[in-house]
Amino acid sequence: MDADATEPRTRAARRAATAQRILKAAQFEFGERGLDATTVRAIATRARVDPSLVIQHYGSKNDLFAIAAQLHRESTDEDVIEHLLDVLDVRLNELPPETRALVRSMLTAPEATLAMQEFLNERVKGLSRAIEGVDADLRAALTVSSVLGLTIARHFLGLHALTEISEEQIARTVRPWLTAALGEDTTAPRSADSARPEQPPTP
Amino acid sequence: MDADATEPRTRAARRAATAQRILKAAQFEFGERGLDATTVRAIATRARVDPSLVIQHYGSKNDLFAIAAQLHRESTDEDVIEHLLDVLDVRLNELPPETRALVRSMLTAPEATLAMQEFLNERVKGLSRAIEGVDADLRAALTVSSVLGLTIARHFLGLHALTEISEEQIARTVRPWLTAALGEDTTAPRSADSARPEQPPTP
DNA sequence: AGGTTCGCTCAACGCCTGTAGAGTCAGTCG
DNA sequence: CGACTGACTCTACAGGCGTTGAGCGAACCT
Repeated sequence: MDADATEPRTRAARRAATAQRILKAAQFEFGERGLDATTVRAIATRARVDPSLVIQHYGSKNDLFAIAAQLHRESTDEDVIEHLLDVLDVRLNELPPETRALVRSMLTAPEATLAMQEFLNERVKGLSRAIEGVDADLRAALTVSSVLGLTIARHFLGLHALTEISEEQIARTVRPWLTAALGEDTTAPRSADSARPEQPPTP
Repeated sequence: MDADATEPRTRAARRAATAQRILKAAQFEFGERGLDATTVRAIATRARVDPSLVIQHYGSKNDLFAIAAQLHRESTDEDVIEHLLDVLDVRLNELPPETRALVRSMLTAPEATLAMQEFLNERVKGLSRAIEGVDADLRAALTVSSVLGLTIARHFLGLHALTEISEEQIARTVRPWLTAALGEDTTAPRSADSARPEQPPTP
């Protein structure tokens, strides 16, 4: 468990280790309080390190944020909805720290806003390419936005009905409903059974 | 157009007017940059007023934010989805300034987070009371979260497919899809209290 | 008309921030 | 073993912040 306990012998390795410790601390603080409200001193304290060392390692607070909030974006064009659920994580797990940091600041830090815009637009493009019919872009954007909203409501606002959710409920209600926007059926006045959970779609 | 141009004669009226000017400036700044990144001086400059006057009027920056970001919450139990679309505004209009201020800071300012939690939980409660069937809470939360996501994606991140949207497209795609999560048609019986006191979950 | 009120500005305070540069001491190496 | 390197800490600074209290002058009251 204790990854910190094992202290490397060589100097370079120790340096790399503290750099990593600083990065993790930064991700946590940024993810919890956002870019503005997070102080370099708070990061340093959490990493058990002097504030100036944080700067020596990463140049500036903003540079550190840029690294700490960087999503690793792989573009799997297939299995889009699954990947979406994975990346924006409506699942039961915690959010990965870098995602948390980025989302937390996306409304207040211009650089985070930009990164999020790019990321989401990318997802929308991928999705809309994968589906067919009229308003493909709109329906893709609908799905992506909803997953974003779900993520925020669940992981950042702690909406009751979403925090107590089970895998089974996701399968029964959330997933079919989300994928519904990707189908063409939306133009109908109201699709009869797609969202009705009376009879769960059997896997 | 010039609502500011007409200067009231009485002293009290003038004071009230500048108070209003400060409030509007605060809403704009908070809505654009968030609580942390907004300075009292910036608000004062925008209101063409000395920074200290802002404090004299509203006590502190945080008090001012609390007032500037206060949503007027009427609880109309009927026509829930319509009201939801109205309040969280997936429509074509701009967001009302106080909504914008609150949403902008909801991920970084604890007080805003709390206000948003209360607001959304309230909406979820109202919705889930109005619909029937299993997982009513979950389906209500799904809808509310999605509207939140749509609002953010549209008004704060500017997702292409959502900014260029037309009323017709909303009617055709967004609304039916959103209401789909609610199960039955929204215009269906809302006061099901008498008919449905409690419903045991049927697996 | 003259004294009082009070909305507003001015100047300044103490605090906290990000960051720079000098100093320190353990690890490294010939 | 002694000199050096470099990862880290210490000290400090300049700038911006929210907020305060004194002062000014126009509006107000009698």
